[in-house]
Amino acid sequence: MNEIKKDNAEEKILNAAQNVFIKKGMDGARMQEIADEAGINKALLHYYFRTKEKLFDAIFKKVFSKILPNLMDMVYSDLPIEKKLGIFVESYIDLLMKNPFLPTFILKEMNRNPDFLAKIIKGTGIQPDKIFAMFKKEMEAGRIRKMDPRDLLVNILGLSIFPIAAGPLMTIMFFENDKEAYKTFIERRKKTITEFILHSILIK
Amino acid sequence: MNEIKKDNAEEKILNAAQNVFIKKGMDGARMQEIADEAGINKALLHYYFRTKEKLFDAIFKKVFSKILPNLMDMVYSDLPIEKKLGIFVESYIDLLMKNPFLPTFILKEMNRNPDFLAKIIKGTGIQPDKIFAMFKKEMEAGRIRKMDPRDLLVNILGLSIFPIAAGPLMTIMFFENDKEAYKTFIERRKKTITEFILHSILIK
DNA sequence: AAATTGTTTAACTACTTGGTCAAAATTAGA
DNA sequence: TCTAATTTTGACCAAGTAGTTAAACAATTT
Repeated sequence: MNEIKKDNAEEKILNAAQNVFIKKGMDGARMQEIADEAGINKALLHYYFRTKEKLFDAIFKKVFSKILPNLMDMVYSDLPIEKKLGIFVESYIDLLMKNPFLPTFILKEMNRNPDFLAKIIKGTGIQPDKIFAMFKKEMEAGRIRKMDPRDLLVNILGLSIFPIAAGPLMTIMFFENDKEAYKTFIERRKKTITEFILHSILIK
Repeated sequence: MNEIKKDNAEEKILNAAQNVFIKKGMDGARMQEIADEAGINKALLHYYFRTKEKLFDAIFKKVFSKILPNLMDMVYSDLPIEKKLGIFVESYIDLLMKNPFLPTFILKEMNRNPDFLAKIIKGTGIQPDKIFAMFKKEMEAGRIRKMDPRDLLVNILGLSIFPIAAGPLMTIMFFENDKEAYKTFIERRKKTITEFILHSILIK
């Protein structure tokens, strides 16, 4: 069962590396910690992924593909804009709440190495133009207010991502360190973000 | 001139440390690099700030106080909400564009050490309650739509901060790596963010 | 001007870290 | 079963790291 065992080891490494890297970042992560979390020897890490950088790149690529995902679903669906937006925001917040360190990880590491980011973006199937085109269509049909579609996209992402990236700050400042209260707040935001955006852009 | 020289050295260290820490974070920063950038010996760092952690804490405190600043100005001014918001967003984006690594730095490090963050927040003069009270007053006066004031505050911050934290991503995805085009876009956002929010909350 | 105090440095240390290597253990193929 | 390839490991290494120390230098005090 060479095949299965190999996959197991490699998968264990990838899982462990993802956990550690996302939490501590490239600089804060330790190969020993990743090995420990994977339950293997440190030398085995270097057997599968020759260097820390190569392992990190693999993780970043994998993780980055997660964070700009169902955006494209909005393009290829026939639902009205209100529904599209609602579905996207809801599923996106769900994803982020399951991986609360993910936004900070991506933001930090994309600043550390923008060139690598560029490579990856080419690789993902993200076509901002198609999203913009979809927005423009809504504007020309008079359903939403005319504006730079890039602004609209960034606003949607910022409203969704920021409150999770700034989780610790909000938990302390708004909820006296009550983490459950914070979670409830974010849960409610699935609806309020959409409302906030729609109030701003919908033409009644 | 003991006084002046001491101040100079300490100030040079603080400046250098701020530059390096903001760019590389606690884990990525090197004491040697800070010493080099300050133009002094590494041992002198430890003479003024005994450990890396103490130096980092001093920087984080200093820098964090910058990032939640003129928020309170909104509370103590008599301008109409439209003006308050416009002035805040404009000056805030100015601040962030002058220090584009600042948002990511704060976000990353607040996740690394939330306890220390809590201590600092007590120290700053930020009174979220007063901001919320100001929002509520506008709501009760029927000038803006009723909503959770925490949502409103987070939305303002998210719309302002996120596009700068995600600068590299946007520069690549929206502007084919044209950094000037990105800057122009952000410059324009000073206005469009305010418009976007006001369209959402103002009752006409 | 001598002594005391505060500042700065070069050299050093103890330890951590990513990475290597040769040998052991496991698996696959004949 | 015997052999060859693959996978896993413990021990090791060189480079880099935060932090120390003792001595040189500068400033202040007496």
